[in-house]
Amino acid sequence: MSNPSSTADNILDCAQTLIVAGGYNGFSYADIADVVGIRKASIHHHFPSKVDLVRTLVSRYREEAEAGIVALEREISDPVEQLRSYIGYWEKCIMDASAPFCICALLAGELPLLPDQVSMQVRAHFRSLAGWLTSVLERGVAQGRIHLNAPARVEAETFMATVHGAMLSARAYGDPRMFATIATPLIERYAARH
Amino acid sequence: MSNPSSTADNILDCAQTLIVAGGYNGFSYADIADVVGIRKASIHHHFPSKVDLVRTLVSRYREEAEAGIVALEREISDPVEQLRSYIGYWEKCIMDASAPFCICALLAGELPLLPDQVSMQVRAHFRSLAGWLTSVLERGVAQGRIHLNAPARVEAETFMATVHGAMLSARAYGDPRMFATIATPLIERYAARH
DNA sequence: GACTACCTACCTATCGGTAGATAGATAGAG
DNA sequence: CTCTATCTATCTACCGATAGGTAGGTAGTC
Repeated sequence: MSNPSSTADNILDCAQTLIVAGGYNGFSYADIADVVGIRKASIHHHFPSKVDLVRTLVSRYREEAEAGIVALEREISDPVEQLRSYIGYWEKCIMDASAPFCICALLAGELPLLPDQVSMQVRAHFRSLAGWLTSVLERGVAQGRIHLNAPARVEAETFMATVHGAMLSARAYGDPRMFATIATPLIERYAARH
Repeated sequence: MSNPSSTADNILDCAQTLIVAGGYNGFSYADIADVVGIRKASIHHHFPSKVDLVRTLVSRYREEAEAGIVALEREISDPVEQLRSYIGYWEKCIMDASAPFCICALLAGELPLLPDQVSMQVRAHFRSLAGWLTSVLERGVAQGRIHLNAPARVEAETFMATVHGAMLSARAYGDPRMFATIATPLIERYAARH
């Protein structure tokens, strides 16, 4: 009764875990084969090359992220609460170590070495995430719930950069709580009157 | 008349450039040999193993960073100007592409895969940088030049995380100006009255 | 003569990837 | 219903290239 395409999904899931741990050059087909329980050659049947695998992986990741944002927009209307929910999502992922890093943020570090097909997806993720954050901040300003000191686009880029840096610090310190320590006050700042 | 130890330095310089481009697993002894113009085996004469090489590299990097901060403390007394100088340093490095990423920030992404000797140095860099930033902010507060909304330590960690995230964004967008766009307003925020 | 810095030549392990076989499911054609 | 052809997913066995690393030699220098 297992899903006929579950092996491909298992491979992607495994590759994602491995990539979160150490980036594009930090894992091999052999690593995946060991975890999934099939032979190296069988992975090539599902994903002819490593580029195919990672491109598919990042593409799936982006689709899930977009879907997550759509759901968040549907369920929460207040812009400040949307940001809180976004931060809360990552806080949970990092605290339970289920996905303690955004793969696009991690891959961005290796960008000069990435295959074009992958780097394009990484750039696209940055653009779309920054775009969404900008729209949330603009809506918050329009509703009088958010007060900014810089253009919404700049504030959005700063917000995103700080979130990515917070992931880095949580990892560097070996302390998952560091993420929330940095990220949570970010939102309160927008609520403060100036 | 060349410095007898210049080859070792050349190797370190080259390795640093390569590591900035793609992290620990993104370069090889063969890459260094090609650039420096010696054979692979000769690198092993100076640095017996890759771990030795990168440990030495990060150690040198940290010493230079500490020395830079000492010089900065000596030349500039105003805390706000110290932060401006720190950001300005990185802005220059990123704009002229001479060193467009902090190697410790980059290595932090791969931390779970790094040899212990390297990961310890990376952690130490994060601690000492955050420590210095905390002291700058505290001094600024004591002098009435800086106003904070959170404890100095938290503000310092946020500052550092945002700077690292700004490096990531500049790389992801392929636009070195993105660094200053994000990092420069950071300092102005401390000057704002609340 | 010891030491330093480099070399050639080589090692084993692993990398991403390929070739060809096999077993099982499926689907038409008679 | 059965025979045959095809497809899918996996396997074993292998490829050339490259990884980090070693052994042993050589030319120059203190």
